[in-house]
Amino acid sequence: MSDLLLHLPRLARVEPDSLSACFDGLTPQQRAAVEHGAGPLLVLAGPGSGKTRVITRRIAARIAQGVPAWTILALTFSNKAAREMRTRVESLCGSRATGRGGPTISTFHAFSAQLLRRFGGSSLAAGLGTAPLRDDFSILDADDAATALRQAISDSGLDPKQWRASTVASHISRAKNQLWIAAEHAANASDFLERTVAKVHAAYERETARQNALDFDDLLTRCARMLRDDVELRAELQQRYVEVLVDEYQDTNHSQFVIASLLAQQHRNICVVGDPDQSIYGWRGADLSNILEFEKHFPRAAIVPLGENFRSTGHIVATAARLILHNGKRRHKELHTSLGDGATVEVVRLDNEIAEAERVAQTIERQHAEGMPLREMAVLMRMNALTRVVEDSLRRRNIPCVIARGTAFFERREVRDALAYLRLIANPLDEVSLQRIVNVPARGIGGTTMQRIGNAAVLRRISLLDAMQQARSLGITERTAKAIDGFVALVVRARSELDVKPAANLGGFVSRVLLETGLGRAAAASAETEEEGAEREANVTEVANAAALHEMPEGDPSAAPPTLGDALRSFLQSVALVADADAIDPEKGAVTLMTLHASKGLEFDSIFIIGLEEGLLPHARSLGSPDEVEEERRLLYVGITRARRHLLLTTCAARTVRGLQERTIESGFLREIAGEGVVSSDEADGVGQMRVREPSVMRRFGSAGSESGAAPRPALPAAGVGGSRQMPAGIRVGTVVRHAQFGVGRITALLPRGSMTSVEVDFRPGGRRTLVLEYARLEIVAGS
DNA sequence: TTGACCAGTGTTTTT
DNA sequence: CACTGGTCAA
Repeated sequence: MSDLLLHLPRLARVEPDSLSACFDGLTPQQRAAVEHGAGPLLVLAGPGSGKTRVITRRIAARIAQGVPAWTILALTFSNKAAREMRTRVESLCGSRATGRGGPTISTFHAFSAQLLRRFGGSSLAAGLGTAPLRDDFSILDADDAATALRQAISDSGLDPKQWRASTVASHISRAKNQLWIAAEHAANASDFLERTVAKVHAAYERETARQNALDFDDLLTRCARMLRDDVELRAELQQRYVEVLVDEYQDTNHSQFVIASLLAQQHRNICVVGDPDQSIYGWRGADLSNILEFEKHFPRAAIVPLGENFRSTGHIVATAARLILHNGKRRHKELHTSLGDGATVEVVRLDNEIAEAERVAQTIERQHAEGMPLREMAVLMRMNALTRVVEDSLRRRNIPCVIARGTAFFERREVRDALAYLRLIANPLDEVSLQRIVNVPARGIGGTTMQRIGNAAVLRRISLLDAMQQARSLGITERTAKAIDGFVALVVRARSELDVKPAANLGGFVSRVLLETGLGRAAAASAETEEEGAEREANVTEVANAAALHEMPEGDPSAAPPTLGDALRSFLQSVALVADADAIDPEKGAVTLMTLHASKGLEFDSIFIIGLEEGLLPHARSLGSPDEVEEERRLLYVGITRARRHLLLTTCAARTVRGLQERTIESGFLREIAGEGVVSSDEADGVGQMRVREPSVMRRFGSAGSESGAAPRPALPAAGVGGSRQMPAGIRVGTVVRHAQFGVGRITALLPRGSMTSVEVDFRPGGRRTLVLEYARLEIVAGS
């Protein structure tokens, strides 16, 4: 199944029942980790050091030592990682690891959702402190959550222009990660901004509670709170989980830390595996100190470093090591490999993204002709948006490629509409879904009507769907009322089947419901071309197919057989929790295109990383803070270490941004990796650069002068660093500047910082911030 | 109520 | 550029 399996032929020889087989072929360090008995264990696993192997062998070893399989809990981040781990444990342990008697191997989110469904109904702690959670809650994806949040913002009487949903969302997310509910958020808010956000948080909380819906953060936060506050339940689960293992521990956030550590508290057998240098989810709340301070959290923990890299050849390992040395927040590991130097790492500079894509495609073609399978090659990039050009180049050469975007299908409008119907049927309080599809396909129930019904619902304290049933008493025309009746009847009828039919009917049920909605035909009709229409219709059908194929997770053996409703909820949950990385299937004979984030945990013979430019990698959004730049560096580190034998990095002299070609500045990271085993070449000839726009004024601040246009290409050593630089005119203490994110503020200090300059700016509502002048894109509002 | 058109806007990464 | 939210006329 998995690509990793293909490269571990030794696994096949393992005797399922013998403990010693679990140690077969391990290095002494790996063996130490697998062998470790009771007590906390931290495995610091460098890239390619056999991390997955250690964790799966360890599970197998514990089972062989007599720990009952069902008392083992392994938590991962992606479904794919969970699936892979399960497969490997099963192949090691055979029947003892399968089915309901086997270990629990799940993602944090799915595990939390499971616990909340099972126990949230009887545990006050799972709710908001007043009412328990219902077990038929919906899971809001990021988009739905944003919709609900926008609603909450306007409900709070705030100007949606000034309070952007994305900004507010990240503040609320941070609060939830502290395990705060809105009331606690408000109690802990110390400034105007946070107090306002807390108000929105409260409105959002009310709104989602009314709709019986949880967002991604809620799943973790509520689960952590339930475990923290419900003493009885906690004791029961602590009793059950004798061994807790966490994969990719460097990416756990506070909620996840609380969940894992509370569950492991009684038996104290917690084994975490991770690499601080590969932490790339800080923006999502990942807390590096979880892994950096593991021994503080779990005194007397054993620590096993795995530094030997079995994946990549020498120059690749050395390049990665050189890069990561520039980070401050880390735990140093000596990386080494015994695979020999291998091929040199190539760095190529091209004119623009088209030349870049062509260069990559050409190299892929050549390597393929030399015998490398396409599935052994991957192109990595900072943003999904960069895939398009590469895709075009590959297509033109008839090189098949797959884009690792597992969520892409579920982002299609018609698919989301179909799922909204199903979610409404599963949870009639789900107004985000109701509003979404009440008039899709158009049936004459417009905004005014829904507004009126909404008001009535609030007034009469009933749900929107119930209010719709009373449409005639609201002075709604007969014609519209008929349409409403039809819609409500559809939902109610479908819903009546949920408790009476068995789970096995899911596929037929979904297909019938979707047919009845007329969604497929409507989606087809709204398309511009015939093909597009057919595709949309097929997508709707595909939802039914997916439902038919859905497998329920192993349930409690003592519980009643699952109903259609159980199956529907389970299906919707699995659909809500898919990830991009889940779509990666290396069995296909195709080149994989994906983001650097999605590449974590994978490996390929040949890796291409494109777009090594300032503003892209490191990404512009990270440049204000040194911590975030370190994370960008780790991101590149992750990318580099995916490669087994070949690595090509590309950078462009110009790149099209928002439809305009802009001059770029080579990524500073390229300078950091320069050294033995890295060969750079400049293949930019300047020809494709006719329409190049000079970098914008804001970006030009501080970078070595290219204003004159005299130097159409910056010298190869990265610009933006080194060279003489003057302060942009007018920047001094007292200058009033505007920042895209923080607004208007006054400069309070200028500090030299290495080759750059830090400015301290006092933003009135946002407080005081230190920004890197060269990167902050400050706009001068007024002099001192 | 609908659909068409416009203007503005924002741009990372994802469970 | 691509997308969304909003506005306006039929």
